[in-house]
Amino acid sequence: MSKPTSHSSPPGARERIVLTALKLFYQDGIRATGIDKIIAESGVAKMSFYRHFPSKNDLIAEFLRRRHEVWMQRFTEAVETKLAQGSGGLEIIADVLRHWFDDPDFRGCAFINTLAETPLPESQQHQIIRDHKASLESYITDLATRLGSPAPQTTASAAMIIIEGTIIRAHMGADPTVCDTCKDLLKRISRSQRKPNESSVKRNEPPLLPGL
Amino acid sequence: MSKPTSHSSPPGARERIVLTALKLFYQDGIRATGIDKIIAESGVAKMSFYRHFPSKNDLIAEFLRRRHEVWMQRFTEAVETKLAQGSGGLEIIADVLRHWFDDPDFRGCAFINTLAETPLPESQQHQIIRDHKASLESYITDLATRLGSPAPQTTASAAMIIIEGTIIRAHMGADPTVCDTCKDLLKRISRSQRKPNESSVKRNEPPLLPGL
DNA sequence: ACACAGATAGACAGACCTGTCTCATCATCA
DNA sequence: TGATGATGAGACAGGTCTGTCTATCTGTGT
Repeated sequence: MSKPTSHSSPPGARERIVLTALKLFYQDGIRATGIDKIIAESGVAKMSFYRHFPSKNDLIAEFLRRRHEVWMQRFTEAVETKLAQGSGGLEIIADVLRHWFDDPDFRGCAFINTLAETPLPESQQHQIIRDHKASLESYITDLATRLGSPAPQTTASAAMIIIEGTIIRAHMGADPTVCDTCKDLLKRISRSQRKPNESSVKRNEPPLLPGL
Repeated sequence: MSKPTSHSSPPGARERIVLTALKLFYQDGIRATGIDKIIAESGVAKMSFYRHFPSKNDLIAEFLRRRHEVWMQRFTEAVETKLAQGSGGLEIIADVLRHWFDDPDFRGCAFINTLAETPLPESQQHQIIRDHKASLESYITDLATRLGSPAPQTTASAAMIIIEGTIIRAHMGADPTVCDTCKDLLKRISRSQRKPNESSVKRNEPPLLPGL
């Protein structure tokens, strides 16, 4: 339907708008980025903008969808490459994240950031954000399955917590060693596995190290 | 200096402003909350506002400082109470978080949210946010020490990742079982301890469950 | 040559936002 | 009583934001 999105040389008006939004919304935040700025930077007339996107919200939704596409594409590609090199288990995710954090334009997770800017949980934006994270978790579940995890769902659920936390800490400007800590955590959850709901309270496990 | 902040019955203009900011900034976000709204809701004249806070940024800074105070106070108090009941190790943090998430007004971490709304890492706001997280990590390091952790710094660093990640997932509207997963993760890091840089690859630990 | 579709340029409306300014009110204390 | 200082109410300026509208230009196919 409509335009072929990847065709040839000069990007059309709509594509230029989306590309500019991809950059500015991520860089400065959604509320801080005015339509006028996007219009100016993408070299498009205001009417052209509103022809393609009836309101700013429509552009925000498209921004999130496109960001999802390119982020997932890059992430899975990087993971699969490392995996094909046989360089480890689930913990290779930490290396992929580290590479992302090294990008000078890194400014945290676009979805987490947008979540923080969007109060209403019923909004379309929240839905797209949830879909993105569900998609990521689903991929990691698949990954855990392929790596032979006995409880891939549980592993993925724990991995999501670790990933989100690491992204946040990196965004906060934490020490680069967060990625080491992240890697260590990922190793742990992919080696020993246990379902958190199954009587995890009264399990009798000897502490590996003295104290408490 | 200046006013005694907790004295008696009717809160003064400044205190009402801060209280309203505490509510609205957290609820709707900083950019989305206009000065006019804060003024109206706190029943204060505009000039009174600008006498106490020369600019909105000053109020934002005060908001973050106060939020830090009340959040840390509640958090540490809840943790210490559970600790005094002898109900476990570091993983009691998961229970404290769960209680927080159950608050119907829960809308994620005010500091993470503000971080997402604030592009410049050099800004005063980022500084206060970093200070808050450093303070939290410091408390958890102390906690780990008291619990007999052989490497409290490392434990705290890992715990921070897990905590931030859990908060994010809860804010995303994740399954309530995130807290179980969080608890499980915290248990792991407080029981077996290892510095991530010290040959963590070739340690030989038997998996608790079969597979990989 | 002509029509048409899509783009550009930019004025404009109406709302909202931050911050300034004036004037009236009220409590306290000397 | 009268001075002082903090506050309340609200007009105002100047800027920015989203979204609408008109008028002009350009390329393409017939």
